[in-house]
Amino acid sequence: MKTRVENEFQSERELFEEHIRKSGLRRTSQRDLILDIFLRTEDHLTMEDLYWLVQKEDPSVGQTTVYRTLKLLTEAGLAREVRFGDGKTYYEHHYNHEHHDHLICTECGKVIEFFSPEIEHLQDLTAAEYGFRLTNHSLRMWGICQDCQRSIEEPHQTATGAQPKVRPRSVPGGQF
Amino acid sequence: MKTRVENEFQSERELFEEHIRKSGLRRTSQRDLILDIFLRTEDHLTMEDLYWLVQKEDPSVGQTTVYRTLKLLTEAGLAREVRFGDGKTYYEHHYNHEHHDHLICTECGKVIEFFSPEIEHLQDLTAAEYGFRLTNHSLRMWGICQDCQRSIEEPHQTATGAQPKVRPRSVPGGQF
DNA sequence: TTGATTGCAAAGCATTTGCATGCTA
DNA sequence: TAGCATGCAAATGCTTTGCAATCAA
Repeated sequence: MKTRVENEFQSERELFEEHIRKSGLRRTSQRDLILDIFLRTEDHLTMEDLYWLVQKEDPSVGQTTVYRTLKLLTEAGLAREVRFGDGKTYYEHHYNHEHHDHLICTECGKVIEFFSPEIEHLQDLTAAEYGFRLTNHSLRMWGICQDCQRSIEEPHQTATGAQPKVRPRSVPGGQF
Repeated sequence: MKTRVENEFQSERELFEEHIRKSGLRRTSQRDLILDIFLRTEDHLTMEDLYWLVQKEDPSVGQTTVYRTLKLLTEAGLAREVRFGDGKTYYEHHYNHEHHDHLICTECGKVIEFFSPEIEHLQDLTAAEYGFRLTNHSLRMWGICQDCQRSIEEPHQTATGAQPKVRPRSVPGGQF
């Protein structure tokens, strides 16, 4: 009998395999490893984040492969690209994760995911008004989170003292 | 008596001058020229677009100055940075232009500006829900415009046959 | 006169591409 | 075996920075 862990991301792996097969691509140990590490990391990851995690398990994997595999995961519908304004591309789980938008703290870099059916609905209405057939959309809101409002002099750090994922960067008028 | 054209962007110029003065900066002919050309171009401009327009009137101005001046205009509240997904930064008028969001056609690159008070309101509510003090936000929706839906085989070109400003680029999962 | 500004070239940074080698199907 | 995948290095594209010369206040 298979353990929980072995089964956990079975559907994702199958989806990936199917995408590989249908596109006439090849399954490789690097792709398997990168997918596995991506799946078990519930967070917003840059190529570099993922690269270092992969390095720990197989130092022979190159950055290019991580870049290319993240693109592949995106095409397969397993990952989604997001940008928070620090110039980097982040990837988040997409499969079986319902669509959501992001609130980004410009002080500590914290990212909150939220979902508003009302906003989604209004977006559809607006698109229809202009005759657009929507393929996707992105709503990001920047501001100062509750913790950082309390201590503006001393920006909020995570409980563990870990560095924030998204390095805040001054966002002048600000749209990144 | 001053002509219409001479007066048209007087408030913008004054705002710029005030920003320059308050920041201990200096007024230069390059900055004046770049501001003028920016103001009289009602469109989404990249640094390069603006650079070439400036070149026509003064070939001695360098790209770096255009970059730096666009940053300056943004800080002064005259310009706003936007990204539509083709990897470039666009600048649009900000002063006296009420906030709006963008609909981008991924076929022909057309950009439509829209404003939805209802969406804005819901954004504020959502931010409040998470205790965020919002500083800014960005909503972009990608899809296929009416014209391009009619002729998918032959993507819509502008009436003048001009190239679209935003060069469409495949947006896989797509968030740029 | 002083220090901000400019233009050039060089550097940065994230990402992509060319190519010889390696490996899946 | 064919041709996709990999890893390296080099190239790319946009943007920023260092610096000597120039110019506004």
